[in-house]
Amino acid sequence: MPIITLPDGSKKEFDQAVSVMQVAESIGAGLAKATVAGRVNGTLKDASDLITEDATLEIVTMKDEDGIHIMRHSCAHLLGHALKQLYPDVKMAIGPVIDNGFYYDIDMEYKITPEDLKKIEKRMQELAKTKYPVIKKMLPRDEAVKTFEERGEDYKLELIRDLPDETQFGFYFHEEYVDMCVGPHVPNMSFTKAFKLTHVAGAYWRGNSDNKMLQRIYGVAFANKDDLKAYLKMMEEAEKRDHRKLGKMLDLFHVDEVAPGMAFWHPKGTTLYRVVEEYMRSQLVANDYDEIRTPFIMDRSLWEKSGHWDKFKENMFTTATDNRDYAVKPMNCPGHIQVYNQHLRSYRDLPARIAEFGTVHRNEPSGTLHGLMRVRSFTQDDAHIFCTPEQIKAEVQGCIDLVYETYNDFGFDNIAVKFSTRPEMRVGSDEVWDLAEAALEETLKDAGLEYALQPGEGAFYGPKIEFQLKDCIGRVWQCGTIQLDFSMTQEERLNAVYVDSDNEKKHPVMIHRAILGSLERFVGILVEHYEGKFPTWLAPTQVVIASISEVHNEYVADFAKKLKKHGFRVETDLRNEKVGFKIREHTMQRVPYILVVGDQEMEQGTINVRARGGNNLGSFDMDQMVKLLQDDVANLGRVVESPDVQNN
RNA sequence: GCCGACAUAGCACAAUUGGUAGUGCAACUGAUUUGUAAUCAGUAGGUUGGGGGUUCAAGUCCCUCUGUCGGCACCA
Repeated sequence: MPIITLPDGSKKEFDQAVSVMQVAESIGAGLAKATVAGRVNGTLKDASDLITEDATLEIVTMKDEDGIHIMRHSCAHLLGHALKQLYPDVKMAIGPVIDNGFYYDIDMEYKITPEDLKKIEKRMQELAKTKYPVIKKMLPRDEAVKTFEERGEDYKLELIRDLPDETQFGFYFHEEYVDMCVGPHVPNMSFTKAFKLTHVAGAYWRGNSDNKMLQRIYGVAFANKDDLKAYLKMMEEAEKRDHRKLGKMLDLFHVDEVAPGMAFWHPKGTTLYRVVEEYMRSQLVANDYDEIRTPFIMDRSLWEKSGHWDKFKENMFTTATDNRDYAVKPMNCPGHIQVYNQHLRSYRDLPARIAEFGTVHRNEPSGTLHGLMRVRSFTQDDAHIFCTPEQIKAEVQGCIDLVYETYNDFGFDNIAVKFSTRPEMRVGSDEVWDLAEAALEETLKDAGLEYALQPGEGAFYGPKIEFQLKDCIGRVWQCGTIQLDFSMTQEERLNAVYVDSDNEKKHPVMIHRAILGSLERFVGILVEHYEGKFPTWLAPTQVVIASISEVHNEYVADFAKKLKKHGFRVETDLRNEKVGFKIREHTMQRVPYILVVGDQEMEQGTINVRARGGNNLGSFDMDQMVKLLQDDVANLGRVVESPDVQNN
């Protein structure tokens, strides 16, 4: 005789075991209709699941994030249902929920085309329209196996085989289609009404590249049509921010067939890149780093000793002269140790913070290349901090602070933090890894940062903290990183030492850290973050001065010259065009300030200021204009109110 | 690297079943001297990513290489 306690505290008593749906019905027909599933004692259950004992129950509807999650999962089944009808020989693998939707991995000879997706989607809609009930059955192992054997579902059978201790399997019947799942799922298909199949791509069975490549069909699904529409609209808008598109439009860079995965920076892009680099250089000075430069190619033996040749060879470019083998540096650390080792260091010299805007080359697999985000040649704002074990925490903390200060200056506030531990391919003993992981994690905790653990994702020489930013469509990219390395400085590796206070030679700990990560990637993220509407600080062209007619040209050129002397990036537009035409062009080029000069301005000795976004700020004389720009530039990318309307 | 799609003028795109490679913007020339998101007219621009094949005929069909896009695997 279960007593069910509802979220409002009210209790309902039943004579016998009762399903979630029955409880909902006892409350009201409207709620029953809206019931997706139930949260019984905090655990999600199917609406058809029976509650046999006293329990708390929340009815999960589509107003609940969990309800939408469940619907998305059922939508994957609906995809299976439609697929099996259209392509009877398709074999179903797995179909989980992802952000905003779901996917299903399938195996079949025939390759699904984008046109097919429309057809499949249409069948899904037809099926969903009937609002057929979804029937759940728990099947014992032998029946589960039999069911899938009859249907030739080899992948499902493999999944069952991999759960040897399981005796009961949840089966969800969608009319003639059946899928295995822990659930819960929707009680009927009235809930799957706003979905869209988005694309099809390859994916390895079980995420292992040794396995067969399956076809993965991606879809998105929402509680209602408006949400779906809003999402699609948002994605459409997001794609306009794509740094590859804007890079072309704003003439920032290009990637050439002659050097796949390597950026050719155009003048405007170079300016942007340089401003970022110079900002970072000022941070190095402020934080007591010593900047160095090291060679691009170094003898192979160095890389053998450092462990790179063993663990990283696949990704390294090599080159050879008559009788010497070189490697193009894929990382800066060995070079930095060479510099460190040029002096005998005392414990008093530590920490030694050695920094380099180090350009590295890595032979990334062709399929991974992506604009500026994933390239084969990039420059890291890299540094290696050589310190004593006692200094680790303070140094790591210093790096964390620097990351946040820097990212805030660039206008980022949504930063994900990851902590990655020892990978399979690694150097150093387990004891050393224990030490390194503990030290990093402790500092993370002390810093009060929320972070996600990524087991096995560390660098081959040490664990790492990663700072991630998102691109315009939500793809996550690692930017900053802090890695703790006890191995590289050891005698059998690159043998860095210092003389401690007891006059003993010891090996320093090395902290690898990059704040921006790769300049290329960071600039790519900046382009997408600002949609090309850079804060004045970063904007390649900060000001364009446009003349209204030929008679104003000389005045404009003179004004521009003076502004340039104040250090601003100024262009003039003296073309024989209407001012509306000029404004349109520079607006599309996202120039922060367009200054217009006509008879009136010439008479008054001013210029008329139009801020990006269309605000006319009125007439400014030289001093006022310089002040406006100085204040704007001094603000860097921090989010404050500015006369420049960022989001027009 | 793997699966799939794609590659046409500087850029964005078009070209029925294989049958004379086009349009818009940009560029250039001229006219116009312009007041806050496109002045008008004219001119030029291409071995259709490279190579090979089928065919009377290939942008279109086939093979191959390169690159790009979307994922997957990888990601120091």
